[in-house]
Amino acid sequence: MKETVYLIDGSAYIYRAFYALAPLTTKAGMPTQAVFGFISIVRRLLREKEPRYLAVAFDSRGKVFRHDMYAQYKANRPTMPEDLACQIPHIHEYVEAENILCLAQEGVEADDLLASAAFFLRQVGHEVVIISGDKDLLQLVGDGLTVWEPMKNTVYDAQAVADKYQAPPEKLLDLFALMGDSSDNVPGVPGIGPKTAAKLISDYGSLDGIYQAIGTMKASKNKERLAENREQAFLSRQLIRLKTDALAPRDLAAYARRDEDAARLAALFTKLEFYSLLAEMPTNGAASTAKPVDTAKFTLVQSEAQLQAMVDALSGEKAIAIDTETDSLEARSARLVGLSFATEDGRAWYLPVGHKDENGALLPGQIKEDKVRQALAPLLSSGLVKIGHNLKFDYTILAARWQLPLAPPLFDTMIAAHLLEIGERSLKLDDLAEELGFRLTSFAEVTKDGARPDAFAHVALDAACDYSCEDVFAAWRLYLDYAPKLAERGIARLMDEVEMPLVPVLAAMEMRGIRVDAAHLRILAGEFQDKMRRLREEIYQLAGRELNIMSPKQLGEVLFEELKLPHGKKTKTGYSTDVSVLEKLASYHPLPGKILEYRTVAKLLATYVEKLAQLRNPATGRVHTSFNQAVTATGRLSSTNPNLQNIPIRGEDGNRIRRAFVPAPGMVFLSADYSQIDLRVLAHYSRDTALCQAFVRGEDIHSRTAIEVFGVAPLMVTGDMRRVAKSINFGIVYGMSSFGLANQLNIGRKEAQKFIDRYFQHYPDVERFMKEIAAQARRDGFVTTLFGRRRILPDINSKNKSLREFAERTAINTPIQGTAAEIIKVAMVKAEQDLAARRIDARLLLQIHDELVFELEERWLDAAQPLLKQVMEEAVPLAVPLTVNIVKGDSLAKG
DNA sequence: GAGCCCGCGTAC
DNA sequence: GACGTACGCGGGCTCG
Repeated sequence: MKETVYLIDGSAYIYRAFYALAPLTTKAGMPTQAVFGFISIVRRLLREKEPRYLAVAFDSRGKVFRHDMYAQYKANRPTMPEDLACQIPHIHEYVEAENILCLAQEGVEADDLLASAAFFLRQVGHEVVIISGDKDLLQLVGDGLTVWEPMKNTVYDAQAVADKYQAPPEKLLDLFALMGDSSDNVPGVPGIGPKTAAKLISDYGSLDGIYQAIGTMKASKNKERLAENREQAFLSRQLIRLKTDALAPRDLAAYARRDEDAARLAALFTKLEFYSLLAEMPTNGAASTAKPVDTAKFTLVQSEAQLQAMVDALSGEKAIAIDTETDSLEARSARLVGLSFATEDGRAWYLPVGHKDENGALLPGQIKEDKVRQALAPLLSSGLVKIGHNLKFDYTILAARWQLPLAPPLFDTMIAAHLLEIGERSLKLDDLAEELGFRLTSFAEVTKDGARPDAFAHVALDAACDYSCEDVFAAWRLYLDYAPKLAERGIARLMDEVEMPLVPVLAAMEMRGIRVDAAHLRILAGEFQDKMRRLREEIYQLAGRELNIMSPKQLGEVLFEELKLPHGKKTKTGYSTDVSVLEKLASYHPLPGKILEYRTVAKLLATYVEKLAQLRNPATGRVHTSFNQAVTATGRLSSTNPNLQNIPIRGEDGNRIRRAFVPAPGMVFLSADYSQIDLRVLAHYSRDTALCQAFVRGEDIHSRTAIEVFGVAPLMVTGDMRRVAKSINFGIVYGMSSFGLANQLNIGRKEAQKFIDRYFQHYPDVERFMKEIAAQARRDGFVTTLFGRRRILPDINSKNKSLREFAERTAINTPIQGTAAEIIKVAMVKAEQDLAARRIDARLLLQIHDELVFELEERWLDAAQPLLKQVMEEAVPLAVPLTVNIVKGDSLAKG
């Protein structure tokens, strides 16, 4: 019987915990952080992997056999600090109480014990997982042996080692011999680093190969280095090579996990004051009341008859929960591994479709894709409610690769939790389920291999069934809890008519992606790099020395200490060097201006040019963002990977980046943006006569504000007046104070206050609205949007003035921003519906808060343009008209 | 040595 | 301290 044995590199984790963790002591001052760190690692292993066989290895004290080979071995290591040494006995006491096999031998290091144990166990056919963060152990990786680094949650198999070092595990010994290891004082060949070493090993096969071929190498610095350090290289290899004949038990039984000595553990934890660990102990009351899920009603579907029975059972329901298991978290490239379904009564089914053996061949007992699709299509396209957690993911998997789009109605429990502001810890299914009292098996537990993304394809069918059914069962439970709560709060319509219909729209937008011109990006990259080089030289000249321009800290030293320029505001960590400060300094000295220029270019290059080139799919030329519906506090969407909602627009270079976004050949972009949607929502809420009238009359709102604030005739409004008025209008939406406006406009506070007074004089109901909404927030503790989304404001009655004022500004801004977000969401759903109904092939690609970008063939322009304008303007009727500007473009550039 | 916070800057 | 909502970069400190 093949078993998996877990071998822990004890000494390594003791050191790491000691140096890494914040100092921890008992009340009496006894240091304990190394013990705590070590115990954490062991308990994580016990919890996540539930090992049946394990051992922990420790270094011997004092000299080891390597010192006889090389007196300088580890000579750079200081002796163990007293604060650590005094913790060692407690660690051994813990291992004994936990009843884990302890490997130790005089004159031998932990690595050698691990290697030896692994060697014996592998000989008789068992699997070995070594828990360590030490790279030297990676030389052992191979068939049946992996290294798990729990801190990084990384599993090293042969492939992962090859990826990291550009060399297979069996070559690592030679590779490290060349590189040396400064932490162990292993010399290697000085001047040869990881890159060169990997190249040499791949060119010549091995250390011996390199030195056999050294005569024929052409003259180079590396050749000299190799020739001069031949002995050192071979000595290094000897030092790094691990023993395989150290004293470790050869029979599996010795490694078996035995019951812990609970009383002794409790005594130890008490002595060390580890109360959190004490609380986790079963005898001391469970840490969580959450209970595991009953798996009795879970069915593994392996025959067509079972599949049909499942479909029949599900078809009779009003709502079903769905979950997909895949080999990747990247929905667009993920392959389906299995599907699970659940019904209200707690029954659940797991339908494996893509489980594989070690060689990557499909496991038997899985129904063919065609049959699965045939059986599921009627179910998934029917009108029953499909419940799921983060349904956009499942939707994408099923629609993109299986042509099985989920028909509405949908119910996404993640979005529901977000709307309900549930999810103390996170919106993850496990965490939400735990809040309802269900403890789910974690992904790491079921895969025993959290780092490999395709791990689920290699999970045994019965384990996968339990895991997946638990998840889908949990989604059902969340639905049962959340759906009535949404109704109680009056946001069932927001959920059902706005957020849920948006899910397939966002999935489609993500799948479509947007084309970016790689050649254009390359040109920009080249130019920006040149510009940075030039600026960098000038900056060093002006500063009188070299510095890291991207470091605000170093910048502060140069500007304010060396050049003694007047410093403005300070940040928590030093002088502020932000744009407003540097702009003011620019009149004293040429340096600040250059720094600003450098920063702008560096930002554009790293954040946009390089990032887009990197994320562009070379096969299609398109980048695919993720739109997240459950992130923001106001109900806006957010965009990540890349963020396509903050592509530069100001400045010539910004526009040049926008030019990299192009439609597919033969197509054009259509960009439709709401004009002043925030201020129109404000007009709607406040019903302010002057503000509403301005919009009804179709006036330029900034000019109108300028007329009123400056008290001039319409024809007398200058560009500067309009700019000031525009700032006031924006400021109002954000709940700005006179101080903020003064800062923004670089004017005095009194003057700013005068503007604000004039503003409220003309728009008195805006002021009334702001006061009312703040009062309402104080009374209720929350504010709401037009569709009823709620935002709780915990600090609204705080005694801390700045917290309270912040909450007040949020109270003003959230209904405005949130309502605008709802309007455009409604418009997105309607736009997709109406375009489809009218058979107009215009594809929504992006949403940028008040703007929608479509891609379409030119011939559709005439039909699409008026339709979209109408849909967007009429999406939600307000007390003032909504106006949409639509422009055609052959890139995202404006103007 | 990775993860995280900070300062900064981009969008609406 | 002082203008709302996001995301993400590089630097640099902290922590695992």
